[in-house]
Order: sequence, then C-alpha cells, then structure tokens
Amino acid sequence: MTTRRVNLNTESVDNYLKAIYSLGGTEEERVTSTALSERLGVAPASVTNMLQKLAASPTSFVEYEARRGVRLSAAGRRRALEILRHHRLLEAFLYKVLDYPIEEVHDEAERLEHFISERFEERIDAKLGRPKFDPHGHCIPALDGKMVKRASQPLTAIEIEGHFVVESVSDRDATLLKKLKAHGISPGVHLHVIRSTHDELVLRTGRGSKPLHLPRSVAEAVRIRFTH
Amino acid sequence: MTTRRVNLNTESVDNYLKAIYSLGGTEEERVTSTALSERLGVAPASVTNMLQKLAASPTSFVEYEARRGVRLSAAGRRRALEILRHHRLLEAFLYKVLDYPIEEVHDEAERLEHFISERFEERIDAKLGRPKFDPHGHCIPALDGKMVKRASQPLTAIEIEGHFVVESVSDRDATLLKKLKAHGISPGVHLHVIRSTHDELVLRTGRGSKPLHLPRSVAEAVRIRFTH
DNA sequence: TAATTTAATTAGGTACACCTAAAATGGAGT
DNA sequence: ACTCCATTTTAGGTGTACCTAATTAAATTA
Repeated sequence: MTTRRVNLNTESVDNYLKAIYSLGGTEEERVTSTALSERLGVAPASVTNMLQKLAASPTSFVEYEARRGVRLSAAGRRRALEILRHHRLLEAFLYKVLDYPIEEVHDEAERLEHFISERFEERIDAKLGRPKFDPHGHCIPALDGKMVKRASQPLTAIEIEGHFVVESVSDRDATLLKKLKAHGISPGVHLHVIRSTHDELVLRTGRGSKPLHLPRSVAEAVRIRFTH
Repeated sequence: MTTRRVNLNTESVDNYLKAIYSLGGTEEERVTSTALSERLGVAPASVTNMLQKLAASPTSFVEYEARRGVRLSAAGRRRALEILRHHRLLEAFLYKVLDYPIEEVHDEAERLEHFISERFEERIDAKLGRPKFDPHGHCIPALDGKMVKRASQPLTAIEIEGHFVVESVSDRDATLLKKLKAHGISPGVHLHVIRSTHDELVLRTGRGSKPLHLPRSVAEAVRIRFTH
C-alpha cells in the first residue's frame, strides 16, 4: 500500500498557515485548535483533521503534537510569509494603481493572494517601486521572508498626554477603516493625545483641527510610535 | 425533503460554460459530451454528471437533453460572456500595464478570471481606457455582453496571392505565439501572401522584409481580413 | 435488417474540506 | 486523589468534482 501524498497547494492550506503565523505571535508560540477554529470560522474537529493531514505530509509545514497545539516549521513559515507578501503587495497595488478605497483592498487581496503567479508578484512589486509597506502601514515581507520589525504599540495603551505618529491601522474591519479615514487617521499622520478615559481617547490630528473623541473600540485598530 | 440547490458559482461551472460557449460557435449549436470532455480534459462521464447537475438546477444555465448535447440558456450565455470579458480585460491589463510578454498573458488570465470582483473589472477597464480588443486581437465583450462581430478568416484559407491585415492570433498555444511574435506577426500587421502550398504559406510582413515560409500548423493560429 | 462501432450514460468509488455528535484527555479545584 | 469541565480528538457523514468500468443507445456498415 503506497503512502498517498496529499496536495498541499490549496487555498485552504494557505489559510491555515496564515492563521497559525498570525496567531503564533513574534515568539511563535504553539497555537491551539480552538484559536484556529475561531480565526478560520471552522469547526474544531475540522482543524484537528487538517493539522493531522499537514503534519503527516512529507512536506511538513507544521510541527504538531496531539493536544499540544501547532507551530510552523521553517517551510511553513516561508510559505506563510510568501502569502503575506502577496497579500500586502496586492493591497498596495489595488490602492495605488487601481485607486481602490482603502477599506476595500483587504477583501480583494484576500481572494487573489492565492492565485497570482510569481511573475505577477514581481511585476506589481516593480510597478510600485519595491514598496516596504502596504496602505495600512504593515510591513511587506521581502522575497526571502525578511521583514523589518518596528517598535510600536496600540493607541489604546496610551494613558498620558503626548505626541505620536500613526504606524499602522488594522485591515480587518472595513467599517472601522472608513471611520478612521473620515477622521483623517492613516499611517504617518501625527497624533496629539490630549487625554485618555476608560471609554475614549481625546486627541488632535495633523494641524490644528478640533479635538477628536475616539471610542476605544475604534482606537484599538490604530498602532502608534513616539515622535522622536 | 427539500430540493437541495447546488452552488453554481464555481470555477468548474465557469469552465464548463466557457467551453460550451466557445464550442457552440456563433450559431450556438448543441455541443456534444465528447467535445466538452476533450476541451476540458475531463472524462466523458464527468461531463454527463456536470451537465445533469447544471440542467437540474433552478438557475438553469444550460438546455440539456440526454444524448442530444447541450447549449447555453440566456443566463448561461450571459455568464460565459462575463467570464470572457474578465479574461480578455485581464489579458489586456497584464500586457499593457504589467508588461507581460504576450505568450504569458493567457495562462495568468485563465486563473484570475474566476476571482476578480466587479470593482476590479471596472478599474482595469477604466485604466485601459475601455479597450475593445485584447492583445491577441479578440473582441472584449461589453458589460451587457454585446460584442462587435468582424468578418475574418483563417490565414490557412487563403489559396491565392493577395494583401491582408492580421485580425487576431490564437492564444491557446504559447510556443506558437512566440514564433509568431518572432516573425513580427501580430494584430494589425499587413501581410502579403505570395503563395500557398499544401504544407506552408509564403508571405511578406510589413515593409520589405524577406519572404517568410510559414508552416500551415503555424498559420492556423492567425486570422486575417482583406485590406479594403 | 442485423451486426458492429462509437457515443453517452449509469454505477460505484476517491480525495478534499467541511460538518455534527460522541468519546477521550488532561488540568483545576476541592 | 477525585471529580468536573473545557478542550481536543475520533467516528461517521455531506457536497463537489473528479475517476474507471460496465452498460445502454444511437449511428454506421455490411
């Protein structure tokens, strides 16, 4: 009986690897089935199934021990970063070349990232002048998977008055992104946080606009760094 | 027991509809299972299966009678033309905006055509200035499915000496396309056919180049019209 | 018309990626 | 150490899109 090897170049596998990557954090901790189940919108049993399949495959993308969670292998991380690169290059491309509104780039990129060729990837990268960041301010991994890591923190972590620069905005929620856009909050913008309460932050953006009251639920989507 | 309705928005269904459309010709004759089987690279039994599924579905894309072949319904034709529009717009986009070599646009477009959104379609159409033809000289269907139909004939149909213009080149075979490109044969180019034998055509392209001996197998990929 | 060939369909089966329901495991608190 | 319980896994099943082998229907030839 031959060991039947499965096809691992599927959209579905891509999505599992991406999810493990992003849930693993920078220290690449083991990720639980439940976390993956929630992130992917899939039943826990389905996750177990897929993880077993991935781990059993000769091209091992993951290290998996029953009931102890998963983490990416080197190959798995490489693949995850490749897709992340596709995703962010596509976002930049849709935004800059095809004039998409920022809140629409994510969903389109999410679909297309699985299907573009290396040539497509190379060409949009060239067309954009080898960008380092996507329109949300997230770093685009290089071809070899290298990524500059910047020190930043959530805007909601700010407890005191001070001056900051928006590093990035989350791309997960289009409605939130639209709100941020309406308030003029996008990567690179200067923020002057005036005060912070349990349910909102009061701040000024850019040059001399009137103070803005930002609910914490909205501020959560913003990451900032200090102006140096 | 409820009538379970199937999902017809799949890549696979798209490909069946495209194949039926292109095999049906302009008169939209019934297409046989075998023809579809060959075109799609799928077993005849699989074709029968899919056709039964399509015909049984409430959103009827096809008219199908057992052993009598299929043809597209109005809805099916609409869908087929929508995908053809995606395909050809993508080809034009890859060629003009992303500087793809002509022989590579087909395969990439073939993959992406199933996944781009209406917004993407609209934006590349705008970017290209609402083009009417793709880089191979094929007409791009309008949003409503309308397509100008031009009178043309295969270059291989030419038996006598005469002057012609290249209308289109086939996009099916990348190697053939490369050969044509090397000989300077592309849509819009003038051809002076000098003579035609059972296995080749002798002709001049453009301005005063030396006579070209074109095997019929290559000439088959070229459609021409008379210079008026 | 009967026999043969070709085309199309039915029958039964596979891989993939999901699902629900039931069982097993292992950590927390008593 | 034992019970409880959330988490995870196993068992069994679904829909999609394929497949091969066997059968049936239609077209062609003798």
